[in-house]
Amino acid sequence: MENLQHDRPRLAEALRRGELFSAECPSRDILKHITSRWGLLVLVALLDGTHRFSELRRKIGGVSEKMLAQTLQWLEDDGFVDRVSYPVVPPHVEYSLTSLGQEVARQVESLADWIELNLGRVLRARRVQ
Amino acid sequence: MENLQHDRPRLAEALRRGELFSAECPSRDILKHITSRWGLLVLVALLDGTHRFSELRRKIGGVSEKMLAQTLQWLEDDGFVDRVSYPVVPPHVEYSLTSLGQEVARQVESLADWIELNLGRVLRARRVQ
DNA sequence: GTAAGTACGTACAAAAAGGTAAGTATGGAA
DNA sequence: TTCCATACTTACCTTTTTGTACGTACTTAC
Repeated sequence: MENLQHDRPRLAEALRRGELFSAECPSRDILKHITSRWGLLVLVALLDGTHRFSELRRKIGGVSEKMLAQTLQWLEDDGFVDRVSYPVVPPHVEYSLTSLGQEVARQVESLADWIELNLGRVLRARRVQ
Repeated sequence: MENLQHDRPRLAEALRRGELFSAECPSRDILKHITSRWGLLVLVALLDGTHRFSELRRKIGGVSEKMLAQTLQWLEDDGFVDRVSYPVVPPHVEYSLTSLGQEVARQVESLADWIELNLGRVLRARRVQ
């Protein structure tokens, strides 16, 4: 030990607030994963509870297996999704939200809800179809 | 007039709730514009009030003129953004949120806020840097 | 015996998104 | 007088994203 400072998370990092408006801020990457084509939908789907890979695939209309796998990995790497794999054949894997994931998912869900609820108004407000 | 039905917005359309989980639902397009790379940032920026094109460009780090223009058109077409152009040279154009736009922008802002506030936690929860 | 389901990874190709640079008309600053 | 700022648009090119199809290893249903 060189000095008496202990290794609790440095305040600077712990308290640093992200700045989405600046191009280099790492918060941009988080945003990218959440707002990726399938990211938001996966988060909302998982708010309903644990799902198997194929359940998610059927629930989210239009996803390919490849992109679902990719999206789940991003969200897992960001600490939003928990993956549990059972060593059986045929494969059995369960996905669920971490507590961090539940927090984002709730934000994301309220956006999704707004869109679903107000679709009619938006379509009528549109200039272009 | 063929019959006595008047042309108020049909209830079916007015009350129809979007379904983001189904691939063909038009709500998917709205979502796409809002969660496009710059869409969310533009909405949040405009919550601070009216901005000129170049002000937005400077505020949102990393946008190109092309993509900012594109994004603003999507949001305008969806009825979220209002564009006012003054016939002067050099050009002067002002962008602001419609009332519909303010509603979405508020949802979007709470997501953005969450990300900025919790960046530290997310970075520490990450498996991959 | 054959087909389907499971949870992916991978190679290849297509599509979409994004960036760069240039052009426009004009006023004001240096 | 030359340069910059304004709010875009367009052409062209690169990068990223997404999709398709196939392979896997084994079980269960038909």
